[in-house]
Amino acid sequence: MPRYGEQLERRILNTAERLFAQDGVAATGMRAIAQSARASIGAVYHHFKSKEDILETIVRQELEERQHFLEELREQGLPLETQIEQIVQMHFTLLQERSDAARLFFRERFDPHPALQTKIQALYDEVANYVAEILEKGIAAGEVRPCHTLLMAYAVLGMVESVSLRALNGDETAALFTKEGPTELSKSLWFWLRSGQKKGSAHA
Amino acid sequence: MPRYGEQLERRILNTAERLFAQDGVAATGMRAIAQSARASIGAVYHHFKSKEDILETIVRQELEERQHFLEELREQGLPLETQIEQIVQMHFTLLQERSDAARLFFRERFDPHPALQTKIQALYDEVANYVAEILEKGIAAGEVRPCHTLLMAYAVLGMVESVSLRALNGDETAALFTKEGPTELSKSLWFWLRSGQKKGSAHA
DNA sequence: GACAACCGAACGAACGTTCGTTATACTACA
DNA sequence: TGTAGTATAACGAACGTTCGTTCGGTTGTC
Repeated sequence: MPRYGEQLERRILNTAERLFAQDGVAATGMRAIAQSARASIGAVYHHFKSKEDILETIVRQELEERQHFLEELREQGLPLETQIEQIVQMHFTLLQERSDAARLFFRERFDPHPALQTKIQALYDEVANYVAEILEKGIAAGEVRPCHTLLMAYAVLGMVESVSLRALNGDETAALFTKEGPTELSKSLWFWLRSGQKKGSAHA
Repeated sequence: MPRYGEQLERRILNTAERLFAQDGVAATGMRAIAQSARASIGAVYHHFKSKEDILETIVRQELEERQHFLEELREQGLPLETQIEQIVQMHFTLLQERSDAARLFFRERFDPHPALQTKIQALYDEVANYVAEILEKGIAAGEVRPCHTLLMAYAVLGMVESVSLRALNGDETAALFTKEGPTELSKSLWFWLRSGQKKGSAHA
């Protein structure tokens, strides 16, 4: 099997991900992708059958990675507080280490080819439902004060997202958020959610 | 002064706002704007000198509206809890009544013509700083427990945004969030922020 | 007649995609 | 070991379309 630029396909995907996140999918041309990946247009079309094919490949891989993380977390059966902590940490980590993908998701959540929008939204709902599930267990165990769990789950995710997005900006506030965000949020979150009872600080 | 389609300019702006929010700025063509606004391309270019001119006009008007709201709120000198409530309510109201603009802001926060991105980001920071200011006053007065105020401000805005965005989806969860979101969030938020002291429920 | 509002054909550039071609690596048979 | 055959990787000119924009002309109002 002939292969003389074996890493080209990956290079195209990485480049496309960066450009899609940077300029938007619609504003990114196939020629720009090819050029940035040090390839010809023909080569790009040799590896992917269309622009949408590239986009779908990227999104699929990223979604799988995130779902895999959630499954693992689920199986570990950690204390509730730790699970919350882990999810907060996941958001921060992903936004820092794979910021292109995160930006892409964020950007295309509201339009993209409907198929993509559905997938991204589905993942979002999955994470929210997982968090809501944690909260329900916590309430049942008396560790978390009663609340509208699904709504609160979206609130939790939103606050993490907001802080970690701000942490991408590059200024000094961003640096501060990056450093203190995860711990400050986890701490504050648990303080918020836990029931007022003295035993509320249990497990900590 | 001759004017036989006096409302055309507004129609173009409204149409463009809708399409920009729906499909993205880059993916929305001038011809599509013209057609949807029941105008010719020439007419569009008679009223606006470019596509970016349309975009800037829309964004400027929306930003001014929001800033105006903030100034008014500032001048009223309401109790802290009420101010938080009002800001939460503002987010929900804007996202419901002017969902196109909200979607547009959300979408273009991460790319658009740098000039726009700067403006949108500046507004966002302004709101966050305002919230942080409220929190600081609250801490000084002993009504709010000490915290990293700016980080917490972003967290507050993020949770409101997340819930209200989810409320735009159109399904039953969305309907529920629309109905209960503002009160549930305001209540929960104040519970979260206020200091643990008994007088914490003051002002309520 | 002056002037703004409006029209739509036309322009060049860029778009996503196709396709005929060349470059490279591997296999099969000598 | 040499080489013909083959499959794939990579190329880039060219296609038809659509893009944002321009401009010469027409219509409507004072």
